[in-house]
Amino acid sequence: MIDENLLLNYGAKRVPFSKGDQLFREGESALNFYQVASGEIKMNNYNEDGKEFIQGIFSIGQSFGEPPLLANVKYPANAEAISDAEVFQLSKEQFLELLSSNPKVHLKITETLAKRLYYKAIMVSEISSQEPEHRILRIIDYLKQVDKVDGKFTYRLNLTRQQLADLTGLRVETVIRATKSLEKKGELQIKKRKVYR
Amino acid sequence: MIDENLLLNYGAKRVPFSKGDQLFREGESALNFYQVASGEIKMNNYNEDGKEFIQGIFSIGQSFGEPPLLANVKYPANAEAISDAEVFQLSKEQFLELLSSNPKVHLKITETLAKRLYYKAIMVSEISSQEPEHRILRIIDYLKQVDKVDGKFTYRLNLTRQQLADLTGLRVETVIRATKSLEKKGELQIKKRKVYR
DNA sequence: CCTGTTTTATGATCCCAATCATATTCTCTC
DNA sequence: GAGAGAATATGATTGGGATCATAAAACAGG
Repeated sequence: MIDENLLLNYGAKRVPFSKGDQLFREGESALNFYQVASGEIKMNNYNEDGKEFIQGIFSIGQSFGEPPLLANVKYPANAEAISDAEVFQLSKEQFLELLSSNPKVHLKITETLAKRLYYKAIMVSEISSQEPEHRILRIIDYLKQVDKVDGKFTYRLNLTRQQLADLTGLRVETVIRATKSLEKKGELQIKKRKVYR
Repeated sequence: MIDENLLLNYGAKRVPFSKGDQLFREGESALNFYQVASGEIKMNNYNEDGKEFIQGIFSIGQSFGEPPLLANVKYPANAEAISDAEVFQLSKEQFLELLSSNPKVHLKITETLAKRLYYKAIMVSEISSQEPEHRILRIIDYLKQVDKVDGKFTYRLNLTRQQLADLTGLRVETVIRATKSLEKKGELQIKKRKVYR
């Protein structure tokens, strides 16, 4: 998380989005740095037959979409507001200026990327070779970790089974049956409609 | 890729490993920065029933293992030499010193992480929701891209079907059948024993 | 409280990659 | 060029998640 005032000093704009709005689409050039000011943003892909895969869900204080900005490639996924939300938006030039003039911020960003890479590595191996129950527990761990902004939790982790399915690459029915089983074993707390832990 | 002499100036050691040697193991603390000087290193996981998953294969000029160093977490995977190899090894302190005193190098590292994150994102979505043939083609694309060091190819991409299986989370037999099919369709070149493209 | 929509639930069936078993081909070395 | 080990090949079977179909429960909001 980068300090709000610092962002504003470097020319950041605070941009509002309504639930369902798209911030950018897969394949577009990366033009901006984003950090969530309020609400929640998800990044996702759709494969050819329309099945969704959620790359991540970002809430207050979390930045997203930096990799393509820094790697000079197109966006690998879409970004969409899953609630009404506001984001700080910094142009690429402004962002690079911030990095070069503020080594501490640069290091923070590097650490953020490193952390995400760390969890993605775990996720890939889990998803590719584990059974549904493991995948679900891991994704939940992951979200708990990644939702930590500077050590403090910002999250709620109230996910629908559908979202859990889209995060793990499973099907809703499979997630429902797996979470049931996990709940029975006491390895997962569920609160009526949403998945906790 | 960081310039060899620069690394040496900051105290890097050139360390030799024999085929099969382990550089570090999953769960250990990250103490060093590594860049391949010669040969090839793989990073991998084993799940509970011994099935291997290869996170990546690194050859000359490529660095690996930085994320846990920067994120202050344990290694998420093992590193093992898959041929006789030499690596430049820099202690964490030396590495951080290099980053802080050399912004250009820092930016380069940030870009490298960003690029890897970009490809991991693609991989996760592919692996989680695509059929074997797609997964194989994508992994190959990925290796081709990631094997580029400063724009020029360093790679060979001669993978056994077993390695391809361990990279995609599939089984050897499945990879054999899928590559056969892809070769017939002309979407993949195979040269006797190894897989090209 | 009623109504419409979203989410959860559950049974039946299908399909394809995993698994098991075995054979063949390639490659390296002595 | 013979023998051993690795890698590729291929058929048969199985198993578990996907898919399909339908129902019930939870929630939102007038």
